[in-house]
Amino acid sequence: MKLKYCKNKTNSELEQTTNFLKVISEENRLKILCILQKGEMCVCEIWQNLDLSQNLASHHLKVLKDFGIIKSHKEGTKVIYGLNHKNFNELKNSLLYFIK
Amino acid sequence: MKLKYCKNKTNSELEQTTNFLKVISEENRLKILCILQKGEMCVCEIWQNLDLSQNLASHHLKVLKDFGIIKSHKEGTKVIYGLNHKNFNELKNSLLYFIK
DNA sequence: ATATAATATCAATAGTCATTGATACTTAAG
DNA sequence: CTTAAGTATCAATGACTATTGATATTATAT
Repeated sequence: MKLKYCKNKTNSELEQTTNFLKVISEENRLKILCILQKGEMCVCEIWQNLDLSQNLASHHLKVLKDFGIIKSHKEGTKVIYGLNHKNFNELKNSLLYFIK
Repeated sequence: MKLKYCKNKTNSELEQTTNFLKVISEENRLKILCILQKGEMCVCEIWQNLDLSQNLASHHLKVLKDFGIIKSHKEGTKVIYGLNHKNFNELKNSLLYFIK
């Protein structure tokens, strides 16, 4: 008889959580999440503050946004990024079920 | 003037945390951590319960042990693995500073 | 219309890592 | 001493991904 590795958690929840962990396990992306927890910020502020190249910052922002952790809107030529608090909180809460 | 991405946290703490996240972002390793949270278990129970090959389970256990999240001792021909609660809790607490 | 600032995309490269099959090591039992 | 069970290691492979340089897109201002 097989053990269920974590009660009340489905395989898709496990997969969702490990994907979340993969996304935030990259240093630059975790830094981005840290500074966006303080408030919204445009791309140029992000890459300049974190000493990233512009295209690299754009890439990591896309990864975070595609996963639903952050969201963006345009203001003139600038694109402002901010946390998607609802999704971010759900992902964190789900994670805490696995690592208690 | 550069923003510090996360106050009170050093670069090495960030690196430690992202390394921790990389380690637990693999599905089989997160499963292993889940079942070890219930108690100690020998390798053969782990790979049979999780439907892993023996050598693959051994590999993932090594990754977790090398990082200090789990520990092991021998009982006859068996090797019993269990959580290293102290380290695991420290890593989780450090993580929570970054994702609040 | 043109130029410029801000951002996104694309192609290529290099490095990392999960998985597999085979083999070696360790311990206990006959 | 030999065998078997349990576990670890090794080499090879394939897949994924962070990074870079170049280029494209979008929006504003002159």
